[in-house]
Amino acid sequence: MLKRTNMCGSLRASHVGQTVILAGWINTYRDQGRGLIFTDLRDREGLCQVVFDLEQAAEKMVTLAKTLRREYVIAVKGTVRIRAGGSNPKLATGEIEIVAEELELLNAAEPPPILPDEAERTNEETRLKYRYIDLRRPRMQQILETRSRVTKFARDYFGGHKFLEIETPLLIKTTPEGARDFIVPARLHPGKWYALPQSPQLFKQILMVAGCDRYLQICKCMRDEDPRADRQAEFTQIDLEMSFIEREDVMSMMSGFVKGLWQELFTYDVGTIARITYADSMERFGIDRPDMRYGLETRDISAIAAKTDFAVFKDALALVKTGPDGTAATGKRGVVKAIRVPTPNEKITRKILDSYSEFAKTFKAGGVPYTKLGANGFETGVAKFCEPIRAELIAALGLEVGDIVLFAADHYDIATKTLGELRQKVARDLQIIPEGEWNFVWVVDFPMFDWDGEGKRWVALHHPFTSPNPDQFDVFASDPGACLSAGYDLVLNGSEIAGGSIRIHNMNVQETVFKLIGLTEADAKMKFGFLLDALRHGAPPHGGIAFGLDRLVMHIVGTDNIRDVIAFPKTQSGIDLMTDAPGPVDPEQLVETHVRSTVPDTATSSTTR
RNA sequence: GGGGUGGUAGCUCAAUUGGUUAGAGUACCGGCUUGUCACGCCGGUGGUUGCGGGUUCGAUUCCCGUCCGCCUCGCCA
Repeated sequence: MLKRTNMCGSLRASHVGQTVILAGWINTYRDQGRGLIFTDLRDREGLCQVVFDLEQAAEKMVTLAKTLRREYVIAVKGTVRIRAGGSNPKLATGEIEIVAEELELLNAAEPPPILPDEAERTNEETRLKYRYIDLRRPRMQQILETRSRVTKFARDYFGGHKFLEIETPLLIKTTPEGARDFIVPARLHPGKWYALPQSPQLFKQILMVAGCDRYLQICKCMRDEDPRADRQAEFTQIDLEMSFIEREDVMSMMSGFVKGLWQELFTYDVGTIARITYADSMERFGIDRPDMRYGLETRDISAIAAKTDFAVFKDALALVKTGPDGTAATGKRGVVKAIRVPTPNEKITRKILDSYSEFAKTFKAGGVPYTKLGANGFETGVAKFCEPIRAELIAALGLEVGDIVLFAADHYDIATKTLGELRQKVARDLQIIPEGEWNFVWVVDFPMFDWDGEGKRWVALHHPFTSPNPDQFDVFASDPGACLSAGYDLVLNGSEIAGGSIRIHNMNVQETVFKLIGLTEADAKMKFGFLLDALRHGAPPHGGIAFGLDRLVMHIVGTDNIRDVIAFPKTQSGIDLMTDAPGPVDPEQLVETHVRSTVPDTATSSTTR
């Protein structure tokens, strides 16, 4: 076999005169007639034109070259020379070509169902089925390489800060709370089950108790929940934990990582990463992962709205979600919130404004009343209700003539979320989201708990191992709803790329949290006994964070599709179209693992796909 | 579990109100072509219109069911 000496994409004019051996796939094939054939040979690093010329080479080779087709795998020996027919500026190697002297057909290929050239506009279903061809595309190769550079940088950076890479088990005990677990039957223990980890959370905490001091793992996490464009049941985290630290220590270590990574990949200075409290973020952006690249902030105008006769406002303000003592006093009242939309351009048409109500309904809101401020007062939509509070609205929202005001009036949660989502939609419609800007922000001071009115219990906002902030220990048991946690999220352009917290290292505090979220002492002992035991045996103060690697890479390579950054992703229904997993198992495997399906035999149904 | 949207040649798409033999580009096959680079020119093969049922003289088109892709709500501590 001809042994490769160079990569296709690496050849330049400086190589002219050298005899090289290339190996790769036939990207394109241009037969100019008897004795002159061009092919573009492709490997991981790019394309290189190879010319078979009867005047320069044996007829036998040119005859073989005539049989070449797209995606055939060949090795070719030849001399690098400046292109006789002029250079091709579209190719990095466009100045040169290889004159073939020896050709070896390593493998023929069937006509490919998709061509790497055209995969960009090919149905994703087909791309996923023939993933090995899809991955041959330069774009996909570039993404895989970038992903590799990110994980290498993480290992270098954290390794340099004395983090140890330690593996944790994949077959673990099921955890209550949180996402739905994937479960695995335990053959040696009839009727018992392992769960696949949603994250190594408890193990990394135990590693801190074990004195490992600083932990790093780039690990798969599995959550059996419905996927989204930026979410997959099986995903990867850069998982980290540190001992003898406070919130500031973790945040500065992680800021350093992000700064270094952006320096490495983009030669870009991230600068000082801003901070915002959860409360501010919800108030101003209606979401806990604010995109601060543009304005359109939301304002609570409940006090002003109360002065109108508008039934939608009045009804919303009368809504009450009762609190833990069953009264309105501790609960959340309905609100009226508004966004000022300046319209320097005419992107927001009447039709679009009306579509916002439909959009709002997906978040269970009634609709989106709106009005426009004209030279002589409010003009359209709910203008007549807004007129009496004109001066106050103008002052509260900083309105100018020509502005549109969008309202959401509902339960606090619904109104806030609706306007938070609407804000992002409006920004897209107005096309005011700046391209190429990296807006990092730390979100801090999350509430410890949220009151679940239906379950009549407190729910941990982050997870139940998150510590209250140091100044919150006296309020946390007496007034859980007011307690702020030592959690922190890192947000990039409105997307959460990392989340973590200082953990509870005191057994009593941990037991209190379990009690608050409705775990009985017996339950806590059965489900988290090992953690409570560990906390009893000398747990250092510790905390950590986990970066969502997939999402991080999505931002870096500029895609909004998580499947683009995963070599072998699954579809929205959790199917791997290449391997056709999940699939049936041999009945014997079920017997061995003591499992019997409750699904009726569906062999008769037509399930061709 | 809910909502939206899509499925026609290997691939990307078209097909009028339900009407004759379901078309085009590309890929593929054959021929021609000595400087192309999305090479070009000529010819050709290629279809269970996702699957199943129904309405109809007649269904890619209308109806019902179902499978699959994508987006999304719920969910994702």
